[in-house]
Amino acid sequence: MATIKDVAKLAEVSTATVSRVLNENGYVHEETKNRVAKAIKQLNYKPNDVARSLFKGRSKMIALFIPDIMNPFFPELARAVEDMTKNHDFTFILCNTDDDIEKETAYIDALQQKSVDGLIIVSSTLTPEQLHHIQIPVVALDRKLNNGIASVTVNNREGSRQAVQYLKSLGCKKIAHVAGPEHVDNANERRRGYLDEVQNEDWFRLSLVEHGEYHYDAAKQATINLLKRHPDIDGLFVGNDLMAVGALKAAESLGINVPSDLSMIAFDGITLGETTSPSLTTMAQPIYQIGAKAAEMLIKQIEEEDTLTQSEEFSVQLIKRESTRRDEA
Amino acid sequence: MATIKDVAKLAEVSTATVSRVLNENGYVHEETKNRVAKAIKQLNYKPNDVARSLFKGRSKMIALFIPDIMNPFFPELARAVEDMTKNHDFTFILCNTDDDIEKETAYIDALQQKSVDGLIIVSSTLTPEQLHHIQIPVVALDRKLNNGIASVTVNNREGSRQAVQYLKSLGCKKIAHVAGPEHVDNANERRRGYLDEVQNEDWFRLSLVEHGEYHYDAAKQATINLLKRHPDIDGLFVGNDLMAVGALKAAESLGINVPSDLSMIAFDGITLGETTSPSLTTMAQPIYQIGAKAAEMLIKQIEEEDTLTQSEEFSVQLIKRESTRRDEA
DNA sequence: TCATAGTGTGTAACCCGTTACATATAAAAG
DNA sequence: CTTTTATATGTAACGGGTTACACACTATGA
Repeated sequence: MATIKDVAKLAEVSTATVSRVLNENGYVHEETKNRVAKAIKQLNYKPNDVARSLFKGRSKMIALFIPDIMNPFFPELARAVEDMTKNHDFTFILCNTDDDIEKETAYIDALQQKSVDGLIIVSSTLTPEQLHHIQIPVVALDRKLNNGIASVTVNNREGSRQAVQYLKSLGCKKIAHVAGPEHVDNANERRRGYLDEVQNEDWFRLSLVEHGEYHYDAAKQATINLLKRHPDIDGLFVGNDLMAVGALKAAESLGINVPSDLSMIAFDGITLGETTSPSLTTMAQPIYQIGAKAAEMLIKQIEEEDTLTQSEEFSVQLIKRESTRRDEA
Repeated sequence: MATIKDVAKLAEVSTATVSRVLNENGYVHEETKNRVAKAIKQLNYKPNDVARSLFKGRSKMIALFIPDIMNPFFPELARAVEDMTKNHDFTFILCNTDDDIEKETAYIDALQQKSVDGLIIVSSTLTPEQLHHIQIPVVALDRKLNNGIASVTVNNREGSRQAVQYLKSLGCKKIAHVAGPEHVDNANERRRGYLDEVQNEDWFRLSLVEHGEYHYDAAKQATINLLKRHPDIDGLFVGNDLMAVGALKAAESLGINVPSDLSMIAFDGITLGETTSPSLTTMAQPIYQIGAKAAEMLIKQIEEEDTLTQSEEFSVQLIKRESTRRDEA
């Protein structure tokens, strides 16, 4: 690999001049510039980013922490972040945390040792104490981390209310909820939105809520429990699309037809929801947009020093598909 | 951030001695070692990986190139690679290439400038010329790149034969194939495996093969075309699971029941295939294992210099689920 | 007792860029 | 004609580690 010295020698200038040509700063005579450019091309010289990083204390790298790449929501998010980071000439590092504090902490240390410039974090487990160890810009995505930290989220509670309202508008008389994990704030928000709409109904029981842990298997089991416990459920609000796939399977296994016996609505709007049979009615997040926005905010924080911690909340949108009855009241 | 100089000063030794303690090489008196260790702890010192990388020309980073993170096969693969790289203290970089040569080339350049230690590549587009520009260890995954380059793949052709044989054993009399893209070698291998089994049957027509591009939508359309063109198809071998989800949807839209009217078998064994209705019978790749193996081979190439280009081929395994009839002949 | 091997530690060069500072010339301003 | 200012380029320090080499001391063996 050619170094800047080789270029300098070939172009008969100092390395400082080559550096000026590379970075387009300082004064360089047009003729000199051409000589240097020619030498660069001739040697196929590419500057060594590691040396640059060492001097600048910056690496042009950004990391995204996600709990689980196997949940299709996160690849969609990751894709948005990656696209945006690439547009700004950053390199993208993906970290699976399994919502495990130790993994998160290990990653934070390792990445800071590499002078990574910033982190986008989807986490429900990081404590304020851990966050305090982070010396670089951070944006929380999908789940809020802390009031001091910028975040990009959606209106989970309001969106969930709308979901339940929609089931009601279809004539559902008894609506259950498969909730996400209790330690995840957006799962709680969604549960609250559900409760806002149903807690004053005379048919409401706390036993209409089961936890599905944001996992396919757990949600399937939770749905089976619900449907066995309350055979007269005719509406189901599932905390995310992935769990809804499990819920569909559960209904099928019990011989319950969706949507004619049971209307089901979920949350997230992942592509997977279009491919199930029946396809999923859902409150869709603008997944690509929120990922892109988070990346954009992070890069702004990195490139400008004015750390105005502003947060962004997007709205979800009802997408009507086959898992809910069509006969709107 | 504390540097090695701060530690040296506090422990009253030279930076060389601190370095020796850190790397556990060279001679250091036990007592000195303790003093240094104490200073490191006291300052919460973490060595700067960028400085290390600059000197060593190594970064302890590995990149994985995948065509499309939205195809669930690749997150599963990525997960395996990431786990393995983490086990060996490497940092994991994920690159979506969209099977686009320009993106691939841009990534290759950018990563080499960062002294990334090695690449694991899933690609059908990289040319020998591009590969020649890569100065670091490479392992091809899922698709072969070149004879000079180590690869980890599965027995696509033989596995496809087994798939078709299984359909035959169930009594299928006319078997069609939804193939992957023509420029992807494993798609061609799978098509060949299909042809091996059917080309001498008197019912065989070339029009029983349609291309689904390894995409949900394209595969759905391809299946509709097939089923309309040949209403008497009673067996379908789909080139991967993702396309099979589209094929299921297509059959459903035409009122064709799977498996009673049509037995369907696919390829890959992604988790998604368990969640569909009916669930997918498939030739399962050991996805996690092949990802892990590729990472292992790459790390071995990085850490030892004996570049024996060996390749590994895994076997796929038939997993019987609901999309094929149970009444085995 | 002296050569030799093993132990312990420091000095300084090196990895490859970037940039503060110094120097020099030419052009514009006073 | 002198002082500024803009242009052009080089020297050398710096970022934070690693390690070749030099030097000093101790223990071992002949």
